[in-house]
Amino acid sequence: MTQDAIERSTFGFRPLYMQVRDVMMSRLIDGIWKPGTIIPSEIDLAREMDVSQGTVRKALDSMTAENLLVRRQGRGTFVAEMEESNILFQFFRLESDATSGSKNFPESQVVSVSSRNANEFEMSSLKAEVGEKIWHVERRRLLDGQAVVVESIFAKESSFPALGDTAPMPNNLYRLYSETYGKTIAKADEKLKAINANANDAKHLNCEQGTALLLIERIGFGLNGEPLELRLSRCLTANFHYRNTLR
Amino acid sequence: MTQDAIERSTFGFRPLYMQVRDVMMSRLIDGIWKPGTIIPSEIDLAREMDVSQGTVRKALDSMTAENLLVRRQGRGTFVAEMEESNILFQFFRLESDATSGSKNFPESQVVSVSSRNANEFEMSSLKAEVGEKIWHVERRRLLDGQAVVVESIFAKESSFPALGDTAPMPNNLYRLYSETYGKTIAKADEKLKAINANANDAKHLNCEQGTALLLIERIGFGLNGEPLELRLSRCLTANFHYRNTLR
DNA sequence: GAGTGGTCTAGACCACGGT
DNA sequence: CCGTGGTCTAGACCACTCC
Repeated sequence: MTQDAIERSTFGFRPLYMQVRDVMMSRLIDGIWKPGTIIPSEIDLAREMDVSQGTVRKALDSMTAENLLVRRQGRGTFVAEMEESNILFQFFRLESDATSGSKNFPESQVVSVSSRNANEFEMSSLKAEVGEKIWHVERRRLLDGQAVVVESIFAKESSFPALGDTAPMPNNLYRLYSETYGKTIAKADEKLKAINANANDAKHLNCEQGTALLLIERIGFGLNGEPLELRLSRCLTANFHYRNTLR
Repeated sequence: MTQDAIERSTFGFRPLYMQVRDVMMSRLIDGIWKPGTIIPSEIDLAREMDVSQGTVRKALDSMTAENLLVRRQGRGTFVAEMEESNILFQFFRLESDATSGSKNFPESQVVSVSSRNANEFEMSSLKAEVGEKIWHVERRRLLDGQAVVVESIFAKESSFPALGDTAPMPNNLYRLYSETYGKTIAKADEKLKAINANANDAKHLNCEQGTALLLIERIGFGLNGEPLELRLSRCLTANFHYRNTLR
């Protein structure tokens, strides 16, 4: 970044470290810095952008706080990966009621993969156009060997071409999005409700119709804020719960 | 803080800004700095503790990130309060499905207040001794005029003496804990499940028995990490949902 | 204008991981 | 030993609020 590129008018004031952050964000979005790889050291970045090391540090810290980067003292700064171990605490919040239960990544069984025109709800959730094609993946997820979740996943074909041809469909879809399509889920908004199991739920989860289920409606957003995936998870919480921490 | 008070051995190394933070945390815990009041400026704190302003700033920033302090440019740094407007985004996550619905603080109707010996679950949740007396408050909460939540609240008498004599029982209990007892809820862990409504739920929530409800089991912790309150909320989510954001 | 928090810099030294 | 991120300092200037 040259001095000329730095805007400093009171009118559209944006702190220097935010401008540095913007540059680094665009490198993530454009795939110049790929998940799992190391990025240049603070000193190199400071030299390159003609800014002090402390300013680069502040930008790096803000991105680390959002789990976009991982810093390791003595080694360097790395782009965060969609690893099971990371994702387990970040995006997968179901865990066993048993205190002894170590957290495992859920096994997935794909029920169906199809494509059709977006309906109203999908259009508004994914910012899709009228008549736009949408992938629909249905799957069942098992935890500790028990069928626990029935899941419907929706994503635009334009975002993930040929997604439906992926075989086998991997367990960890977020990693597929990131590694194959260069689209990283950076944030997700969820709405939780309690619902009564229907016939399909009862069949897949091996429970009675009417059993209370936890419905999680999640929209996953990319690094640039674009909605990428809509996911409706129907969870049997007899032996499991959704954990959350409030501060 | 004098130079002598600073421990710097490699063995039990603790960064200076964390030591500064510890001092400031103890002032919150001891009630020397009360919610809503202003605390000394960065410069004054730095002088008093004999460290640089930047070190104080780092300690203040970490506490601001945890919603313990609020910083206002040009005015000063304040101790966070348990205000409705704050608490709505921090600790109350139920909101109307209607997009137009502005968020309101729920109205509460107390059903009963009693005291009895702690059972196993309450003992482990609240770190209570065998036979220790526990307050039990039952209440119903209304949102937009609809009965939405049936709530059981448990807290140790030793933590909140004469809590049961409070009349009227206020709508915002966390503020009562903070203002009357000097015990601020700084963090809460939640476990969410879906359950089927029982006869009591059906009566209070005006729904059928068996209707799916969202059960929220929350433990609220004080500034020093001590568990202060156990709360079991049974929520009718036909027209409402629990919102969450994952990063 | 005085005082607060917010940004930015330059430089020093420490802790950690690998060579 | 070197290079990395982590801590700490001192000082400058900017943006905001209130008097």
